[in-house]
Amino acid sequence: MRKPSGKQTAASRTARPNKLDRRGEILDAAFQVFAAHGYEAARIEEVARRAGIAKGTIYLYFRDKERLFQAVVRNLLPKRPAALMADLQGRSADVLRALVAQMYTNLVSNPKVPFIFRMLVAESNRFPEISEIYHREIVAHGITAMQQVLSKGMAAGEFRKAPVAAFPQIIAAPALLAMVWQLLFGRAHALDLDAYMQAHLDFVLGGLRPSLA
Amino acid sequence: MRKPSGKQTAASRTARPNKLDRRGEILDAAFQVFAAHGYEAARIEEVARRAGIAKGTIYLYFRDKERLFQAVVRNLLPKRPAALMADLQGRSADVLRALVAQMYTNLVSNPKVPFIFRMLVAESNRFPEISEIYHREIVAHGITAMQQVLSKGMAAGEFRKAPVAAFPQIIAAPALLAMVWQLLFGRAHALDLDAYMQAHLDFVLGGLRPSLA
Amino acid sequence: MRKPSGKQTAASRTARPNKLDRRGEILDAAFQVFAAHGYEAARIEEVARRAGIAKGTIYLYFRDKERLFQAVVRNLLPKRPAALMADLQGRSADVLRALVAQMYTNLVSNPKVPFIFRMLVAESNRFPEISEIYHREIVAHGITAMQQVLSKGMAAGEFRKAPVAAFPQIIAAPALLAMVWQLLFGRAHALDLDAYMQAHLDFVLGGLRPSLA
Amino acid sequence: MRKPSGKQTAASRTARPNKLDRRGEILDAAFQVFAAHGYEAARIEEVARRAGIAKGTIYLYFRDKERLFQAVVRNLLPKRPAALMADLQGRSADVLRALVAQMYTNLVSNPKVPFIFRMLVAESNRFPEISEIYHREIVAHGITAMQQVLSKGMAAGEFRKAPVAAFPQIIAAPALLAMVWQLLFGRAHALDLDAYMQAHLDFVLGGLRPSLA
DNA sequence: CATGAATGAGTGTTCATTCAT
DNA sequence: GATGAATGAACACTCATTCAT
Repeated sequence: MRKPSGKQTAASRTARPNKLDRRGEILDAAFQVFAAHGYEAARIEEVARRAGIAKGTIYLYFRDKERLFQAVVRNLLPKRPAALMADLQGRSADVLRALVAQMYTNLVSNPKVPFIFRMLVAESNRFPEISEIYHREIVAHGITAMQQVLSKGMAAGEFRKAPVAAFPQIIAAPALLAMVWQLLFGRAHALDLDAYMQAHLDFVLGGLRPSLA
Repeated sequence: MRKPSGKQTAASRTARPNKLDRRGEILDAAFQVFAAHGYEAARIEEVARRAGIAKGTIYLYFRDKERLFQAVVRNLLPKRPAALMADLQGRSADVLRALVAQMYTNLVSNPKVPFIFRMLVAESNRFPEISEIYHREIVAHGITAMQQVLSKGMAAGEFRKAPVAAFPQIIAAPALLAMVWQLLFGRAHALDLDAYMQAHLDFVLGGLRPSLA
Repeated sequence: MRKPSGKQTAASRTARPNKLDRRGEILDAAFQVFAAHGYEAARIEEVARRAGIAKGTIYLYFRDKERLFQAVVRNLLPKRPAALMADLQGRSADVLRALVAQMYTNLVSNPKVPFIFRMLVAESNRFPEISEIYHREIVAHGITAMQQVLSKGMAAGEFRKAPVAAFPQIIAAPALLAMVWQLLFGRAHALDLDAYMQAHLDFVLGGLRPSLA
Repeated sequence: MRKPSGKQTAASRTARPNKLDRRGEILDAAFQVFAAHGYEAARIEEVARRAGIAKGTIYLYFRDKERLFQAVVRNLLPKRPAALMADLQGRSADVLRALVAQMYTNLVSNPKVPFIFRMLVAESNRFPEISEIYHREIVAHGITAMQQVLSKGMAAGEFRKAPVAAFPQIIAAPALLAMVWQLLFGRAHALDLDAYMQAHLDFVLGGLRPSLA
């Protein structure tokens, strides 16, 4: 018995974008909403409003809220594995410097990252597979790249042999902290990111320089 | 030092807890539920069930879900500012070592911390003041302590003069990373925390050791 | 009587069916769906899928779901009034036997009938006119035919004068029951329809045989 | 964030009936609604309105619409197996007469029966177990009772030996037809039930009377 | 104080219907 | 004519909050 009451409702339907565009628009809108409110508090209707479409339309593209969320998360993964400094030759210190700088570009300057991080942390209970995906697709690559640089530098005698080699996360940790810091305290206690990164680099290279004796 | 037996203490006297106990029980239960599900997905009824009381009773102690959440968050703050190694004298390296070790005790080994961190990250949008509180009550003290150690060590020539002095977060960052890592990836890719902390310490002290020339 | 081959008939000529065919295909598909799920639970989309057309196409042929339903119901009515035993002459018992046998053919063996009956029963509240139509087009004719046979048989002294004459439904009732029984209990408790019909016939003829005295 | 907007909403909450009463009221209201509209078209909100309670209250008593429906159906079963004429002694014709009369009382005069029948027919696809229940709890008992009367009457020579003995449904069928008739055509073509029942009885007893020779 | 039944606004999801292509 | 993406009203169900007992 359900009948649209206003017989002339859809007069404003716009030119049909193609399916992929529409899907992408929904994902963009959904990212904003999930990032702002978290999975549970996110409202499908707000996603629709931001995407400029009707609520029901979302369900033409995603079976339910959960699938929409997962699609958002997957959609945020870089399409290509971000050719991590690839084949940089030369002094390991320079390579490491470049790698750390890249981390700041990717982690701290990309304004989507804090939201992604928030979603990961907030929803890793409800969606354990998404942290797994991020580990596999992003983190593991970073770890490997860092490990290669460290190994090479140590083998070449450019870096001292230190147990960090087994935990390259330690080298990267200050960048993570910066991102988290901005996320939590950025409003009232923002970091001077440039100076911070310089301090980070100095510290890392200082920590790896060979012993005197 | 043991109290004379034969007379029960107030805490264990009766089945009916006094008002403060009841409030505390609710806060404990609520922490578990908020930690497990996040603010929005947390169910008041589950809090009541875990506290062993009726749903309505919670409203005798807290005006609404929001106030309950805020009370939970505040309740998690250490009662006393955690006398941060206070007046440790001696070689700054030892003090720093102790400070870092303490961070692991507080951050990584305390099983509540990841949940607190999750709540902070997940809800800092909805409740901006809670991250402010944690900054003021916890983080700022840690920063200050670290800064003092660094200053002292540098002044004494025990540490090299490095820009980390301005960003003591950098020293602490690996501990944060460890906690986040366990939270996100702990199930499938747990860290060896002891070795990790040793590597962290080695790296930090290595990074601060004076230059040769 | 066979048409000369070599030239295809209109019905099979082309992939694009003409308007009447298309309408008929929709009605067939709709019957299946309404019969399977009932009016409310029937999905227009499923009708379209079964008819192999797009959802919107249905609305080119029927104004809305309600009209489609009514068309389905009307479409199920036999095109011609089912020349009810027409002019059978001879012993009334034989005519009655033939009539009852025909009821089984029409009611119990026709697999569409249970679905029609289900729709009638289920939707007679929502669409009162459809039971009226079925009464007029089908039931009334059957009653009349039965009544004529009974009258004739009684007038001829072949049947005893019994009050069933006023309620020929009573003669037909067991066939209805068989159909309902199969509909409701057929899966687990199917009737042996042949034996059942024999018993029905025996009983009816037994009930009409003249008294001894 | 959901908060009742009108802070003074529940002023009209009535005296708490006990749980069983409330459950029964819901079942009564639900029966009316399901009977009037069928399962799918029935609206929980209408059930609540008829029961004079809020929508949510229903869910305190029934997990979901489906369970409510099943409870309604089960609730309609007679509490005790309706001691089917039990041990009636005497002439089998009298017993049979009583039995048939009872069927009219139970089937045709009970105004709930058509609705029950409608629900059975309409929803036996969706809820196959309910027809099974009705077969087991009601129909099978009736069949058995009828069979006993027939056997006894035939053994005593009071009834002729006829194949109806194997299908006592045939004896009962006219009562079913009457109920269905009233359900479908009652508005425009109501039966004279008294006369109908007399004709039914006359016909049944006539059909069972022994042959002359 | 404590209870827990009751409330009803709000959410995810469905689906008859429309209409630009 | 035919399509099927889009619409949005409507519904089942949830859950924070209230309040009579």
